[in-house]
Formats: sequence, C-alpha cells, structure tokens
Amino acid sequence: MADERRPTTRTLASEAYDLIQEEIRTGRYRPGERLRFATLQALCVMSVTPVREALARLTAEGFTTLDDHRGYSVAVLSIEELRDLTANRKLLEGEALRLSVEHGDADWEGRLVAAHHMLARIPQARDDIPSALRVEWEDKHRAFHATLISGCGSPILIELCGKLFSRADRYRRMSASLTGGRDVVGEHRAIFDAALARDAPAAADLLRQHYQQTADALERFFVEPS
Amino acid sequence: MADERRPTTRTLASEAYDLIQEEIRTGRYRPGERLRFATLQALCVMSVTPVREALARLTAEGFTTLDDHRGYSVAVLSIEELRDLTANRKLLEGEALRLSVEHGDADWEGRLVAAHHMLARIPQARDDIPSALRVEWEDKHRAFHATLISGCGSPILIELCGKLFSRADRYRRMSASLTGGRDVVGEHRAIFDAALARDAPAAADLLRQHYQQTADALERFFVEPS
DNA sequence: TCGCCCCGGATTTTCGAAAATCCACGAATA
DNA sequence: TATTCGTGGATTTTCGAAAATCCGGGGCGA
Repeated sequence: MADERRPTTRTLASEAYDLIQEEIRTGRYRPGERLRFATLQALCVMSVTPVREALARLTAEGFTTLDDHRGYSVAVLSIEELRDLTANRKLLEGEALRLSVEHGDADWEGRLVAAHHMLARIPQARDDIPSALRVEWEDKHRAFHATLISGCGSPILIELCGKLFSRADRYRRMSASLTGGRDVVGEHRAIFDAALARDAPAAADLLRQHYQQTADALERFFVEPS
Repeated sequence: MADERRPTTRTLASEAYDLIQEEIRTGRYRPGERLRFATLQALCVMSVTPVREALARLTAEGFTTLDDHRGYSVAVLSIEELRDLTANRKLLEGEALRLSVEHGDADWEGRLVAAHHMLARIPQARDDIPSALRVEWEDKHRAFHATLISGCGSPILIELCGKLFSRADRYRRMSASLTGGRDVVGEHRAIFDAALARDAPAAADLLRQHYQQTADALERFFVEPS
C-alpha cells in the first residue's frame, strides 16, 4: 500500500554517501572546497537529513572535514599527508600481507588467483583509453589488494587497510597517467608470485616497495604537474 | 538578541556524542543492546537529528553498529575482538612509540615527564575507592599513553592509535579491579624510563608487553567473571 | 585613518511531524 | 500440523521549515 516508487531497500543516506564520495574521488569537488547543503541536495535529490548523515560518514573516513557551525569541506591534499599515508600503509598492509601468507588457507589462495587473473586480463589503463576501462581496472585493482590481505585473520586490520586505501585513492587519481614509466603489472605479478610461493617476508617487502614507488611517482607529479 | 540560554559554541550533536559514548563506556548501555531514538532523546534533551549525527560518529569509531532500517545497537564485546584489538595496538602503538623515541624533541620529553608525573602521583585506583579518583586516573592514563606516541610525527598513526585506545577502553572498564595482581605502576615507569633513555626498541617492547598483559588479565576476567 | 561594534544575508543546525520500513502475531490454506 | 500470507503497531528514516550561528560590510567613536 506504500510503494508507489522503487523497491528501496537501501537508505537515502547510503546513496548520498556513494554519490558524494564519487564526486570527491573523481575530483569534481576540489580539495578544500566548501560543501554547501543546498548544492549537495541538488546533486542527490533529497532533503538535508540524509545528506548530513552521509557527510558524517565521509568525515569519519577522512574525505571531508567538519568545523562546528561552519559546515563541511573537502579534505585538502598535501605531500605531507601522502607521505604519512604511504608510511602507514606500508606498516599496516605489509604486516597484513605477511599474516595472510602465513595463515591463508586454500580458499584464500583460490580467491587470490582469481583476483589476480581478473586484474591482469584488463589492459593497463592509459590516457587515451576511455574511462570505462579505467573504472573497471580501478575496481579490480582494489579487489586484488583487498584479497591479498583478506587471509590475515584480523578484521580490524582489514578495516584499517581499507580506509587507508580509500584515502590514498584520491592521490592516485590525481595523476592522469597511473604509471610513471614503471611496470605496475610486473609489480603486481611479483607480489602475487611471492604470496603463492608462501614467502611471507618477500611478499611483504615487495608490497611495501610497490606502495613506495607509487607514492614517489605521485610526489613527482605533485611537484611538477605536467 | 537571541541567547536567552547558554553561550553555546558547541553543537548539540557533539554533546550527544559525549553523553552517549559515556553511557556506553561505563556500561550503562549493555553490549548488543538496541539503542532506540526515543530513549536517547530522553537522555540527551534534544530532537532526533543531533542524536542521529552522534550515532553516526560513534559507529565510525566502533562503539555502535548500524543496520539499515533496523537502527543502531551497542557494539558487542568478544574475546576475539579483544585479541584482535590487542594485536593491532601492539603493532601500531609499538611502531608509534619507536618513532617517538627516535624523533621526539625536547618539547616532547618535557610533556612526557609531566604526563608521567601526573599519572604517578594519583594513587592506583582500587575497588574501594570512589569513582571520582578512578575517572581522574583514567584521564591521566589516557594522556600518558597519548603523550608517549605524540612525538612520532605521523598524524594518521596518532589518530589510529587513539581510536583503538577508545575501543579498548570498553574492555578495560569491564573488569572492576584494573590490576590483576600485577604492577601496573611499575610497567608504566619502565616504559617511561626506556623512552627517556632513548632506547626505542626496549620502550616499544615494554609497551607491547604492557598491552599483552592487560589483555591477558581481561581475558581471564572474561572467562571466569568472579 | 584606524579599530570596534552592530546589523543583514547566507548557511548551518535543530525541530516536530509525516512517510517508509520492519517485526511479530495471528489467520487462512494445504 | 506446518507454512504462507497479510495486518497492526513500533521504530527508523526523511522531510520542510524554524531557530541559531557565522561572515562580511557599513557606521560610529577615538
């Protein structure tokens, strides 16, 4: 008697969260930009309440900041934060991968093989390739890294790594060309091989190098934006 | 012309956050208990909107959980989470303290001496001591641990450690007697001494032991609640 | 001229009620 | 008897507007 619309099973707040996060991650809302409720209500098509809840969640994840009585803004990006982010991702994901390789069972191995295959079969995103492929690659990339650490046995560690990954995403997308002349595919393959070979220290080391190189490339882009 | 009440500079949502967190940490709201808005609105004296925002923040910090259309509940406690929490605190705070000891400047040293002094001068909380002292000790305890890692130079790491500390707080308070027959004051002093002596590995090790022993004591209490 | 206070518009924050959704209970059917 | 299907009430979620707050500019006094 009360469903003249869609079979909504999600809340509007969740939809607003996805929408706004997408706008921020893709850079349509610039770092530091003030987020006014009127604008956001126009973007999503809803009242202020769910938008407010979405912003509360985004703030908890570090995408936005809140000053009392002054509203929300897009969190600013800085080289300092990029370095800090990288250092902590190396610490957390390095440890998580080590645990995964040590404790991961057969099911984890299977999922890892699948995730790597999905990532490897997609041609590396280039500037001249339409964004559809790009988005797909991003998804598989995220899934691969998530699968890598999914066997570590620590829900908290997995959650923390996920949040840091999301925060780093904004920096990653800043650079138009994801690869800075390096062999990203090869790096992923090396990590994958070490993990399957159950060489925990090597896998962790490779992952840390991988993140450091990504950060270095981004930092170069940061200083001299070509 | 419009301040017949208090000089409110904070938002009601922030007040609600503090109030509800206090209720949860002290155990007045039990783990797993459903949190109904009607009840919370009675506790805080405000409308549903700020309460909702407070719950959103609490959920981000792990105090509560949210199921769409089924509302919020107090997050449950479990031995598994205690162990997970402990493992990650050892990893994160251990590293943070190591960095602090290595990079901390004179200002950090000064703050650390002060924080330890404040903690040490308060008599160790016992069951027969009124809760006022207890609360004060908790505050100084938190401040001491926060100061320990405050020189690490990584805002992200500090933030993560803070969140884990808060989550662990609920477990710590479960046990009526904070000390399980061990020398907590001595443990703090040992960490303090190693930090001041600039022995980073030793300080980190002692801190990790400290957390492990706390967790072990709590786990014993968990299994056989006397 | 400079600094301080106060006002008006823009924006956030909060309210109280309406709408949507879930849950438990009981009736009807096989 | 077991299972499915509504139905009513409790609860969450959302709305639209009112209240509170902040920011910038103009006027007043030193």
